[in-house]
Amino acid sequence: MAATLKDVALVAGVSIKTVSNVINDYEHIRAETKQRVMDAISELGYSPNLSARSLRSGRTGVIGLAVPELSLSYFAELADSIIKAAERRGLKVLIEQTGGDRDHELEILSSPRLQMTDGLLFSPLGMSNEDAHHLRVNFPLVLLGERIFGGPTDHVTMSNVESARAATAHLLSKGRRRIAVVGGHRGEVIGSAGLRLRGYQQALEEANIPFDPDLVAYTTFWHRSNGATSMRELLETGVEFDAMFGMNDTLALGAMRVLQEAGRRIPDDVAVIGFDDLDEGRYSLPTLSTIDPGRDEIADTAVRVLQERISGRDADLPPRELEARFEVIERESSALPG
Amino acid sequence: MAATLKDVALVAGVSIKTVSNVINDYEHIRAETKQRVMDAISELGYSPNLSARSLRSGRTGVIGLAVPELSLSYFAELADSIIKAAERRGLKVLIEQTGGDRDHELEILSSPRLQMTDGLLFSPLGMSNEDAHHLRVNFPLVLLGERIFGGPTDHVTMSNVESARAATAHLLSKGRRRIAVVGGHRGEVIGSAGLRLRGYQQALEEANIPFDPDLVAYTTFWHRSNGATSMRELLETGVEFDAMFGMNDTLALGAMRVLQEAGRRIPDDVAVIGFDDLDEGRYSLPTLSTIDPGRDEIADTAVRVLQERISGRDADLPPRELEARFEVIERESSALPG
DNA sequence: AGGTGAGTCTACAACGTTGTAGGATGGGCG
DNA sequence: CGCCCATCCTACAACGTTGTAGACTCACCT
Repeated sequence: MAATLKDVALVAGVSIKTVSNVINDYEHIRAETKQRVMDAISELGYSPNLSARSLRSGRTGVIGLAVPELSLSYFAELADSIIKAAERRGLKVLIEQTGGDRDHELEILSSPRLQMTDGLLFSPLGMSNEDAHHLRVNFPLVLLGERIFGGPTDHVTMSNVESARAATAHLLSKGRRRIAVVGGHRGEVIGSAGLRLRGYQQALEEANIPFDPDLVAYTTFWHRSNGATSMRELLETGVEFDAMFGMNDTLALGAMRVLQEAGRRIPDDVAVIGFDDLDEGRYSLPTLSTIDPGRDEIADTAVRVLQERISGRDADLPPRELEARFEVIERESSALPG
Repeated sequence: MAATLKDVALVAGVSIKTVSNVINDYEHIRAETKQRVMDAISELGYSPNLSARSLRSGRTGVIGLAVPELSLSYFAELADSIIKAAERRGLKVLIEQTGGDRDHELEILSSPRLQMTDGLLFSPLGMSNEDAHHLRVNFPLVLLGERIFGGPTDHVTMSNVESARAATAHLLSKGRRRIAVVGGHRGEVIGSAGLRLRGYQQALEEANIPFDPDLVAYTTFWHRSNGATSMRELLETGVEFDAMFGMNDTLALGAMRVLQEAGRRIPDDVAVIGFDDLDEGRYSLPTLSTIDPGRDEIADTAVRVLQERISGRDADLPPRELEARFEVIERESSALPG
């Protein structure tokens, strides 16, 4: 069916290897020969068989990306950024969804399913720090997210503690003192929830405000519905608060909706800030203040680091922890005279 | 590095081909031999080299999915559904982003970049019906979306006209008579915008209400910001309306936000319905009525049809047009006494 | 004149797999 | 008893590519 090197060689009247050399920009080829080969290539519409090439070279030019679910906006936007970053480096991306399920995540690490890829960008959700040893695999792996620290691989992450502290400080700077938090995970220390809670506490400490556990709402997931439910529960307890920190934008949006139903004005009665800088927060009512966690930088760094590991040039480098720069973005939900 | 058939054969004391036969469930193998081979496989942690296999077989087990952008929620959720559908059929998905750009779309069809895939699910945005001939390619291709009809390939789509008619009829059933539309594309006949506008007009006709061109707001894209801008323009013209049909949920949400800023109550002053059934509309304020376009069904059908074409069994079947079932979902934004 | 080296090209093997053809064994049947 | 066929296994070639080694030419230097 499709033309091969052999066909091109026949048409151009040269050896197979010469055609291969032309394709791979080998230096020492006469201009005339090169031209003949090029003509034959376009005449036959030849294009290299990537399976054969990757069998020979051991490289596929494809990287895997394992995320919980694309229907979670954060991961959709992350995947978007990563695909673009990969494209800039000549790589394709094969996406795998784990559903945030630990077993599914472990399976992806152990099983040979994700062959056809040169390496993996892995964003676990179900795994915890005790599973770190499972990351010791025999293929290039770059870890994303906040579930595991100090693992055996490169890790690209956001500054969770610092940025959560900045988010909280932002609310404090607006004169708020009773700041509710939505999205905690009970008993979690490491993980986005644990780290962001720590940042929240640090900010309170710096402002000499005692930490009130009643202000923390716990959820299992970080969907919109969890934000809504948590806020409903929080309101039922009758605890007072004049601000809210949503551990991600989706939670914040869900919670904001319930607050408004309950008649609280935002930001007047309750100032709100989220985390992630989703596009959605730009058009919510009110628009949502948030933390821009540096998604493009994360994507770009992750792909670059993975490609370096794939190339094998830095095989002996120890695992690196890389943090992206963040930024506080003030929008209507916290726009108050400072 | 990794174990090969040869290594396994050596350990098991059989020929390479016998190992291959075991792996491929060939019938005539003695139970004892089979066991020995299996033992050797797990001892060595052997797993087949997919590049070699696909070089031999011509199949990769990977399908391509080309969409405009994953940061558009609709496509993120579509990709989610498609990856799940593909997984059920033992296929992996490689995602390519076109940015909705016609040139980029044509490039994907013509260039050999997306080798390593057995076929392509293609959701164009920049191409139009005149580009249909570009779809005549020499690899299995299934078309998604509403940009091109009657092309040379299988096409899985939603019932745009019927469901837009149903959405409009829903607003009419609530007693509304002046229904604004947000998201029109000037001069478009085919394409989501054109088709949905036609459905809107059909519903009006059935209700004997004259079509008022002033009620149609045109946009170039279907982002949140376009919905917001369109609604702002609409309000400036001073045209009166008591309902709004957003051609997709994102537009509707953007527009809803502007309506509320302008002091219009939803649904009291303006009843709103969108299109797509994004998760987001479940937690907006108010929750957004919408059309569920049957995304899972679309994904499942598309993957199934593509796989059939890949298998080659139905090579001589003419191109099929397949439409998913839709459903009107009433939420708060249009909840009125019927 | 002979040797050296750069430039240009080719033959061959190898990557790991599976299809094809066929060899060896043993049971059933005429 | 000899033949045939099913069962079980193997050797070999092929998929399309690239690395290795080397052949050949020609200019240049000693």
